[in-house]
Amino acid sequence: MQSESAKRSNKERSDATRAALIAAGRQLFTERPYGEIGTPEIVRKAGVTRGALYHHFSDKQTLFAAVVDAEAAAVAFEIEQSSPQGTDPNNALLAGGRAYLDAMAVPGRTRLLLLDAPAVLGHAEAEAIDMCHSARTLQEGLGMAIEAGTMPPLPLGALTQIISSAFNRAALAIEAGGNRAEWETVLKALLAGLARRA
Amino acid sequence: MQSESAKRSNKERSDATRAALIAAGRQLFTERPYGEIGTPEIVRKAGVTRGALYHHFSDKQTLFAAVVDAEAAAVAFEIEQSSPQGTDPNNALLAGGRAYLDAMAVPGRTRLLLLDAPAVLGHAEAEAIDMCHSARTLQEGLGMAIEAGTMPPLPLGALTQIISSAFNRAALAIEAGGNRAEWETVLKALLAGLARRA
DNA sequence: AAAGAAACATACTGTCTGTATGTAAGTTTA
DNA sequence: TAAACTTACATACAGACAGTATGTTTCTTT
Repeated sequence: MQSESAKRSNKERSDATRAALIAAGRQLFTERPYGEIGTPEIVRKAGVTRGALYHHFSDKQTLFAAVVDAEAAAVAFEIEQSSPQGTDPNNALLAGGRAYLDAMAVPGRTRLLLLDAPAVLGHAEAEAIDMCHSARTLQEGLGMAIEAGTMPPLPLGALTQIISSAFNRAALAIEAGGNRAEWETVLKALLAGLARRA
Repeated sequence: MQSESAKRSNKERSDATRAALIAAGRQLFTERPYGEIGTPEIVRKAGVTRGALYHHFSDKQTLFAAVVDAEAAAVAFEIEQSSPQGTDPNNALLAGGRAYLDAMAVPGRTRLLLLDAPAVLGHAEAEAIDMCHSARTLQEGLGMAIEAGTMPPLPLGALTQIISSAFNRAALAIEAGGNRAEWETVLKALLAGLARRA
């Protein structure tokens, strides 16, 4: 029982400080944009020094990428939590979409995931991160809908991204004060229209 | 005939340096992301000093906003140039969409207009700039299609933004090496699906 | 022609990022 | 188990940048 904080293995130390840095980054980068958060503020909140940061991450961008990945994972987790099992593919898509809008209503998430991440990391990397989480779920759902015949056989990658971007725009607009019911109407029409025929 | 560079009125001087700064900014901000371009490099390319920049613009962001506005105007202009008159609303939308993808194929434009602008200026301001140019044209076209009955009466603002974001994503994907024909297939299906019924 | 204002140019300050170097704690090896 | 080694930090430093304050030149007004 050498617990407490007496003796920690290197792995324990590393994991703890990495986690502290990512947690601090998540807090700060959801509060204010990337350019307004300096590494001194991050390490202060994490309770470590800049030396620790640059030991674990090659630069500020790399820490930011880890933060984005963690936040995207949280969004995907929240969606899966509130996803009913065993409905037909089209209803599952709609339910997932609503859960996505709910998850993105957490303050600061839209800016972090939809504005800062693509700008700082580049479109390709931001999309890759997304495809490890919620976009992957969406693409699987669409693939199942195509297999089931309720959706015409369009190019899956492009289809996924277009629908994803529609929901992204909706999340941004709702955060900016837009009428969510109106947006859901248009999103529903979009999905219904795509489902009908190519 | 006091032309040349002998005597210039204040307005001429101001307009010239403003134009030089915006032109330099357009070049640089299409080459590299916002954070990698410093004001010293901008003024060097414009042939002025940092004093001139901060005399005409309150800060770097404000100059960037002017650059984004100019680039967005150029995109809208290129679309209008290649737009055939007097076709039916739905074909006009498709033609406009293709012209948009052509215009956005200019190197660096997608990053500047679709990644950096929303991140640096915020989603609201970036969208406002867009609505002064190509998005306005799109919204008018959609409005006409609704009036003509070839498009169901969905909320016009949300409909415009969703279609706009679909084309934006396509432009980003194509710049990243995506298959344009594939993307046009999906975009066509999206428009056709929306056109049918709500 | 004098007074004022506009359009710059120069100098300065505070802050940030990334790196280089120093130190303490843990791990391996003889 | 003690020395050699590596990992995980902490501190100090260098270059660059954004924004501001102040000085100077060029036009404009009176």
